Amino acid sequence: MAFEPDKIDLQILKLLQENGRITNLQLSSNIGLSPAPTLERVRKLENAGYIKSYHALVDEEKLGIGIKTFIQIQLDFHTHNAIPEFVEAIRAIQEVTECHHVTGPCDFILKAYVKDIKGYEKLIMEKISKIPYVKTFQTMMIMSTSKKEPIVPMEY
Amino acid sequence: MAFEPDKIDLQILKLLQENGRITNLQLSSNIGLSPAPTLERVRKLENAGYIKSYHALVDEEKLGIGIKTFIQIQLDFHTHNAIPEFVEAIRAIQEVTECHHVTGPCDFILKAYVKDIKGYEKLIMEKISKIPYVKTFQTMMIMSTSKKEPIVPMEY
DNA sequence: AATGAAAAGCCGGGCTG
DNA sequence: CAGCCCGGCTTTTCATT
Repeated sequence: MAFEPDKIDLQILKLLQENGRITNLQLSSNIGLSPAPTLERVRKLENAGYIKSYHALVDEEKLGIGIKTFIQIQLDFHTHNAIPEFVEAIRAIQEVTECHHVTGPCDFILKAYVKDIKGYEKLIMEKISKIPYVKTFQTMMIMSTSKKEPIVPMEY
Repeated sequence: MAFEPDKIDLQILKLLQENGRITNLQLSSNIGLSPAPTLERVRKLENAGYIKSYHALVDEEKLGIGIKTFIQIQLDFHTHNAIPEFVEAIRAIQEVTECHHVTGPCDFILKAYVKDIKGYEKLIMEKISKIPYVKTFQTMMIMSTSKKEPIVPMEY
């Protein structure tokens, strides 16, 4: 049951992170194995949960997403279940793509995508600020993104 | 040259974001077209830049990433090229997977992955704090992530 | 190494705006 | 007419045993 990936497995993980649609043939030639054992390794990595899923990366701006933001939120902890209820409310907001519980001056940091300023106002006024327990929030609008690695940094 | 995706194209984008390794056959049956025109549409979306790339999503924790953080950075703007030089320095730091130029109280927000606290200290002491122009920084350690959508929110 | 499935590239024809 | 889709077909490529 305990499965530890070896160096070849790590190479496979690297290549599949770089190109999720690489064929098993290309993959096998890149790592220097024949196709059959390569596929076995990929399946093993998938089944063991090292590979969780595969996704296409799309151009959000081309799809009309004009505004990308981080939103920092501070909660009011007057009840013991503020956090789970907050998280539940956040899950229902489709503009919010990420929600992280963090240490530091704020409690949560969200990532949200909207079409334009109107969409942003709607998100804030009708959704975020209506969640109970939200004490304060602060938005950071993303002006540009200079780095976005699709690969987990480690020694492969 | 000007290419506007129609509703079928948007469905394709949604399905490929959900599952980047779906076969053309499954894709075509899901959207109700035959395989040939489906593949044509996918190629068109790729060539027009709507689909940028495909990636496997891996389990970082299983790979030994024990600490995930956001780091907010404030710069000292004593020269006009503080930003490009900062960005260049950030690009060279492999632990930093994302770098966004943002509005608000800080100038940049980074996402960084490290193995453990030792790795975090090394990142801060030997890399981040050695970049010129960095005035202040503040780390938010991610304790848990309750939402992480691999799909751009929009009407498909 | 072999088979069986899927993808890729062709064409002719049909529907629709 | 132009654009898009279908269906059939062949060849090539890939996955799977």
